[in-house]
Amino acid sequence: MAEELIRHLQKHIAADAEDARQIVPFFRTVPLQKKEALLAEGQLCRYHYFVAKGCLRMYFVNGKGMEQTIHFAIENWWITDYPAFQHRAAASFHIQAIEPSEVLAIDYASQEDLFREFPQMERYFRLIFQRAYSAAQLRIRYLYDFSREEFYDHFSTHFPEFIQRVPQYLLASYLNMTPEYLSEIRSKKRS
Amino acid sequence: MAEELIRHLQKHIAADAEDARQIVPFFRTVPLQKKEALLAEGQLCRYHYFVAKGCLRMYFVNGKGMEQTIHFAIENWWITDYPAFQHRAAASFHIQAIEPSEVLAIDYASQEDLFREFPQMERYFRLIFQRAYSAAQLRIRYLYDFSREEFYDHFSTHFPEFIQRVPQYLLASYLNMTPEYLSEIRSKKRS
DNA sequence: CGCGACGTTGATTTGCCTCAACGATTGTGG
DNA sequence: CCACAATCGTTGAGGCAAATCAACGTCGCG
Repeated sequence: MAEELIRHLQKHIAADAEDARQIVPFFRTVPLQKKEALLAEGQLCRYHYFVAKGCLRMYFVNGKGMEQTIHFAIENWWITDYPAFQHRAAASFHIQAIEPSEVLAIDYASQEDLFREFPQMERYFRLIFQRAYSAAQLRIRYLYDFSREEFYDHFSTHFPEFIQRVPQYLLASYLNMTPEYLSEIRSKKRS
Repeated sequence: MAEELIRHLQKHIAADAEDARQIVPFFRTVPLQKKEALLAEGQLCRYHYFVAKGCLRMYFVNGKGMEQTIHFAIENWWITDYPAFQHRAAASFHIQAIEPSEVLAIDYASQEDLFREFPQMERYFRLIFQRAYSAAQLRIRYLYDFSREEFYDHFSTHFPEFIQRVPQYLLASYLNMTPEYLSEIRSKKRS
């Protein structure tokens, strides 16, 4: 499953087969079943994860005990609770597999070692974070701008494959609305 | 005003006086009056900005013609329309000074040159973006979780100095509510 | 088959917006 | 330095998007 990561690295930085051979051992492969948890709120967040295969979600539990999904991550995405990972602190999010998945995990110290031995990796992650922050900026704009219905329209035109891939109550939670209201919106569209 | 940047660099990476002397010329100093625009929607977004002094805001104009503030940036923050900057495309946000300010600007090509000549700068920006993304992740959580009133409470306990520094209608716009409603919330607190 | 998870529908409620009117404060030109 | 305008903050009435609550149909799976 490391090939997926290698291919992704090579899309962003110069890394030959020899580099690849040396970089891979920094990571640990973690297979996941459907619904299996990768990280739970309150746990020490030790790892940064690369999704090699499958689909995960990140969520938190709000004051009323509802699970609020704030991210989906599929192949080639990096994911973790960054605030917690950076400070090697307790996570305030959960991460869970939606499908049978496989992720590559690297802990904080190994990541620092990796930067020391392969300075191109600083560039790689600079690019990854830059793009992630960039996407977050857009995302925040949408959260300010869109009604729930516009949010659904936007999501279903930009990520139609997702509508198939995740159950509707998770989609509702990601779109920050109740399953009931999503159901209402969808029935309106059909007619 | 470059000293502010140097000091910030040295907090994150090893950079001696000689490095500093060479890094500074990559930037252009831009003084700004209160309410002066630094970037407007539709303009090509060429620069990445470091706030050396003052306070800026980033906003967009929504479908109803209202200005929606999505960020404030004060001393030591980097700001730009990242989606546009990365693709050297037209901005979809405005950036404007709230107070008399001073920013350091670097264009895309110079930033790439800077990375080539000073590889530590990749690390510096990796750290900056990582922290920014981290903050965005928390921000998104709050946007999902908080009512308008909770948002106000959270903001006023975490950034009390800001409540003084920015006019109330901008604060309302940042908190994603109408000035009328913010006024109502505040009067409720007083009594 | 039967149970629990998921999706749907409808009635009611509420958080927040819209619109309008009116003080208070700020700024500006004469 | 005052007069007047513009900008900003407040208050209240009415309305709407979306939540809550409850009940019921359906499907996948042990």
